[in-house]
Amino acid sequence: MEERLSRKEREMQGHRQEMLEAALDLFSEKGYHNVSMHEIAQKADFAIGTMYKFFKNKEDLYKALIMSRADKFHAVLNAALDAGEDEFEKITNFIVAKGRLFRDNIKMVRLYFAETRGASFNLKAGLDTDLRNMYQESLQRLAAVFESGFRKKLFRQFDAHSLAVSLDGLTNSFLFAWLEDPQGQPYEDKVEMIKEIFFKGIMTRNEQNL
Amino acid sequence: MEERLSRKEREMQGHRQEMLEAALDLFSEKGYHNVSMHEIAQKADFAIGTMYKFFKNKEDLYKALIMSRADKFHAVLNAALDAGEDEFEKITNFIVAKGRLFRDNIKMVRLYFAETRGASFNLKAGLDTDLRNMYQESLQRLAAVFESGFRKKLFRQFDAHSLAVSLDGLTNSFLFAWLEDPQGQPYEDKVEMIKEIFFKGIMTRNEQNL
Amino acid sequence: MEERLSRKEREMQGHRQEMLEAALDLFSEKGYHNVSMHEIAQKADFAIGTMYKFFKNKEDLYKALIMSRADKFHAVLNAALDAGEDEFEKITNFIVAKGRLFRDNIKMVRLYFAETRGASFNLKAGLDTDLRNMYQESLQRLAAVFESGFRKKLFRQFDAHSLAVSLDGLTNSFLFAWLEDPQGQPYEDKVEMIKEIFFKGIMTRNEQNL
Amino acid sequence: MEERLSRKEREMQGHRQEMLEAALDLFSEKGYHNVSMHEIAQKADFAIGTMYKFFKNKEDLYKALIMSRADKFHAVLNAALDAGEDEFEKITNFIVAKGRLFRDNIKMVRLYFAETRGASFNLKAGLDTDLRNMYQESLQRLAAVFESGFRKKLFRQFDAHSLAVSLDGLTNSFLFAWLEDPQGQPYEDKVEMIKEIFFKGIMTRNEQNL
DNA sequence: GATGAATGAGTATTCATTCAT
DNA sequence: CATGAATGAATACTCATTCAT
Repeated sequence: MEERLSRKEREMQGHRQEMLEAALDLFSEKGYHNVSMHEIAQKADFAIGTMYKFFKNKEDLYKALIMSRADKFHAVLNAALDAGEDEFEKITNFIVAKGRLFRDNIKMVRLYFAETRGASFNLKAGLDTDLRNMYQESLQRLAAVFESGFRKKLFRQFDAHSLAVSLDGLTNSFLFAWLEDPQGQPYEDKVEMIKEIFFKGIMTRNEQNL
Repeated sequence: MEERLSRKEREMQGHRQEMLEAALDLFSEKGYHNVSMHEIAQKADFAIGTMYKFFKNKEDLYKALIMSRADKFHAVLNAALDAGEDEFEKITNFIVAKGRLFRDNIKMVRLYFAETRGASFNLKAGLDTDLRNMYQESLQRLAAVFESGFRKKLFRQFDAHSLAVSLDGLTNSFLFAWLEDPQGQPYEDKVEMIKEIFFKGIMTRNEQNL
Repeated sequence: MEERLSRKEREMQGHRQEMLEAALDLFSEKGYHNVSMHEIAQKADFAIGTMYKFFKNKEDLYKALIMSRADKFHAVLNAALDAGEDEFEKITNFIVAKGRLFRDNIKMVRLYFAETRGASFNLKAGLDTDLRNMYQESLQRLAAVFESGFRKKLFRQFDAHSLAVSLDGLTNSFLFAWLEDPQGQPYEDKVEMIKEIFFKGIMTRNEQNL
Repeated sequence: MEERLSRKEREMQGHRQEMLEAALDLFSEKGYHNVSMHEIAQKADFAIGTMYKFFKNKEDLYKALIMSRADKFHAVLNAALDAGEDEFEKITNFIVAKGRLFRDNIKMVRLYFAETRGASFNLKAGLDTDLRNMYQESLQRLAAVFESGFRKKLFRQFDAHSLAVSLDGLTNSFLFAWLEDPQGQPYEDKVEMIKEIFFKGIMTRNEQNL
């Protein structure tokens, strides 16, 4: 009995995943407004009615799709920040992890940025907030590392949050460039440069002399 | 005779502007797909038919809107890069000019980024390309300044284009932050910090000791 | 199981028929361009969306409507030509069958002629051709009967196709007359006259003396 | 003064003609509903407003166009019927004249048939009637010739009007055939055949032996 | 008369969503 | 839960017609 229920549940989760997968493919390729529910249903090999059993409406599906990945995203970034020994390492980890994340989730990244960067016109409200909160939290974590760096006199005293914003922007710009031209130089090749400029830019004189 | 013709033409240009104005307001507020031609016509106080006398279709209106401003945009940025004495000044001018541009054209900036950053799903083609070309050209101009800085031994030897991307990303991140929270700290307050980090990050040792 | 599927299918075919019926009524009364899809939908008692599930677009509906009947039309005429013993009988059958066909399908006939006779400006292409081909084939069949009549020395030697065109024109003119004034003398009353003139006009001297 | 007025009037008539010419070209090529007033105005090289000074509306223009030629048409046919010595000649004249008329006015003929044959869905009312009356009158004239032929025992006694319809149908069918395939055998080559069949079909035995 | 900018009702078509089976 | 036929509001776009200059 319990097994059967659980099988059913597993099956349902599977179906849900297939729908999200299809939606991701289509949304990331054509954009929210240029994809119809029928199209998604067809790609996922379900009837439209079934789609509406899993998701209240198109927007709901979209939200579910984005949040399902955003969680993982931020988890990875946070883990990277936790992992290193000192602050330099932590930040290096962050830079690298972010690169991997992008590389392995291009489709998602497109959607993600459409929502966090480009004005989010797809959602009426809600996800909007959740997602931005998550993003802010991520920035805070990064800022915390900088704070800790200040205390150890590793970094010059700047506004920690602004530093986080800076690093985010720096990395984003290269990731965008790669997103638009995936054949161009990969982000990995830029990591050293990012580190060199950024660290040099914020290090104290002490550290620089090392 | 000549006056009369010109009056008519001036009037028509005025009407065109009113339509573009209305479109800008609405598109930047609700997004391309969430604005109907009727809505724009109504806001601009014209009949729909009149709209279609000025713009072939909705997409055409959108393109005209974006391109009409993008030209000015890039002109200002290029002028800033030309203006300064040395490379430090040029780049400082760029950073400042970009800030002013954003501050004075928030509505446009939203649209602009929706097209250059967030995946552009609105246009079938064309603008897409034009705009990205313009953006790339702007980056090239910036890169050229870095090259010239390399020759004068002002900056350490990096890939010039990457440096341009870096500065663009750095400034963007602060501008985005302000875009999302216009009540927060203005970009102007961050300019010094951007300069300090970025210049320190790229300067040669010679310059640093000055 | 099979029954249920078939029921559904039968139901859908029914719906399709109702739509075609409504379309025929309206098109034949007001003409293609003076009938809106909404109007048809309303008359057929369906939502517009439903119409578009059955027919790709307005033109498609129109084509489907015409072809669905044209098939039957030409089948009947061909059967008539096949039925008789000798050539006189075959042709008489044709004349009579054509009359019945017209009488029983006035609405359709109006549309049919708008496409084969009056310049067909409604269809972009395709049906146009199909229909004309069908018409030409019908003429060929008729011509074949004349050929066979030539061989038996029943008819004087004319160009067979031209003879077919002649008979078609002769019958059409009476059918048109009746179409325009359905209260006037019915076509049936003219059949004898048509036969008399036409047969007399084409018979060989041998036959005439009989 | 009078001269000036008359010049003006001549000019206006010229303008009117140019408009009708343009309209004829376009209507006959694309059909009433597929031609816009703007299009006609453009082709005629006038402003739309000017078009509306000459014709109350689109339908009015269409009517004017058709009637302007229909008059001439029927005049020619009637003249042909009047011209010949005996009834055979009159009818021969009619057959030939009709052929010339068609050959020299293809564009018009297309429109003409769209109105007299194919259900006339273009006009709301009016022309419809005028034109059909004209057509009926033409048939009557033809019928009168047959009547006169009866009295002289040239033709067998049929219903005269029906005979007129017959001849009209017979000629039409060849003219249609040529209209659809102007490269095919010309109507002129069919005239003899039409005469032979038709006259043989209706002649009295007396005449036949001649 | 001549112009052509402005009008706005009308139309084909799409697509998110519902609900009976 | 699964299905997919049916729905109908919404929307881009056209075109006959008007009227101030």
